[in-house]
Amino acid sequence: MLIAERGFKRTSIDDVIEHASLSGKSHFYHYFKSKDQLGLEVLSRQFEKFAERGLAILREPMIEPIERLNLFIDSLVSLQTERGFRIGSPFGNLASEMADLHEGFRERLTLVFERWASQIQSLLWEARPYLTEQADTVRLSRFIIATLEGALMMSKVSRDAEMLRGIAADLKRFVSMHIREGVAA
Amino acid sequence: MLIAERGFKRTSIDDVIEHASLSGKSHFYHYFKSKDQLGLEVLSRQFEKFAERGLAILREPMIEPIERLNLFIDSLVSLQTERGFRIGSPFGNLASEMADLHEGFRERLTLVFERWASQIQSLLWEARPYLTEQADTVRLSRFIIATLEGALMMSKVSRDAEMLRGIAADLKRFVSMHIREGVAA
DNA sequence: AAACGTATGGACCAGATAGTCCGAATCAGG
DNA sequence: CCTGATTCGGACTATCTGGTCCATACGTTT
Repeated sequence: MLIAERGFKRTSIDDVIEHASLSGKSHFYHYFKSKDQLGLEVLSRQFEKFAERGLAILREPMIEPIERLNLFIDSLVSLQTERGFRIGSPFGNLASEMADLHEGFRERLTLVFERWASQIQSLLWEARPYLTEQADTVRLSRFIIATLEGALMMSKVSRDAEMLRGIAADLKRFVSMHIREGVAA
Repeated sequence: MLIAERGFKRTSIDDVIEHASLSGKSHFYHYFKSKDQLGLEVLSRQFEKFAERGLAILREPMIEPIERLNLFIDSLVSLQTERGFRIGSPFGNLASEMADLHEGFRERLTLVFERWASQIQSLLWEARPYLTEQADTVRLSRFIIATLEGALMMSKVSRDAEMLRGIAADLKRFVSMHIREGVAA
């Protein structure tokens, strides 16, 4: 979507109308109550698309859970690399922009991150037999997301593929720190 | 500064004039060539302030380097907590907002992150005797910054102090992973 | 085919915003 | 006290924004 790339504020309703080949303002306001409503909708849409495609790999039943997590991290890295580092995270951009714009946005964003985290949590829960007892799935999932978000943001700024790959690799190492001795990843 | 809190786009020149008690538009345009120029200036100012106060602890000569790093992480956590999670990172907000607005902004932001990273690198370099051989100071410094940025962004969205503390604690654990056996942090 | 309700096009409005411009005030030196 | 230059104040312009409104096209039912 346009908004994901260019930001919410910087995308005018006229832009949206042109891009979506709507016939006019009233056509737009037929679908959306206001621009804010559009923002919420886009956010939800964005997450659903992400949950469908991006997060799908986390649920892949034929692959070992930890391996799945690594693949997921890799997939984010290659997505960002392919797209020339223009996107950052699907939500990170919108998050820092919209969070203080509107209480409703903030709540929705919280929800989005929570749902993402819970996907990782259930993966980690599944991987429990391989993990050490100290491993806290909730904390670990949040850590993973935060690092990924930060890495994507920074790679968007610096456009440095090496940096992104390095952080991703270190993140995997951090996760593997929680794997029991004698268990292959 | 105003812009750091409210964002660049959402702060009008009139806002700046009022807030800085300037006499009028021409007064503003006497100091700055354009609004973009102001943005660059603010960014530099912001980093200098951060380097002076926030990063100062990293250079504190009387404290063990790794201990300093932990204190620095703690200081970011408490700053964000004190301010009610409204700020996020000093740069993260501006970064994702301004990076694709203007090539000049992007370059300046890259510089800012690099300078921050190099401060952490020299700290890690100093701590070399305590670290394992595999520890790569450049990569580690980037990882630390990315995780902090992501954590600050997410805590700004969720306003969850617990989450921020958890990520910070895990980050310290990750750093301590690179400390040689038998060396107290 | 008439009548009616709904979708549509796009002109229009009010408010905001970056940036310009010119007249007035201030202050220097003679 | 006058003159000239520099700074200051804020009115003004052009443009863009989200949002409204109404007349018309269309389709459906009778």
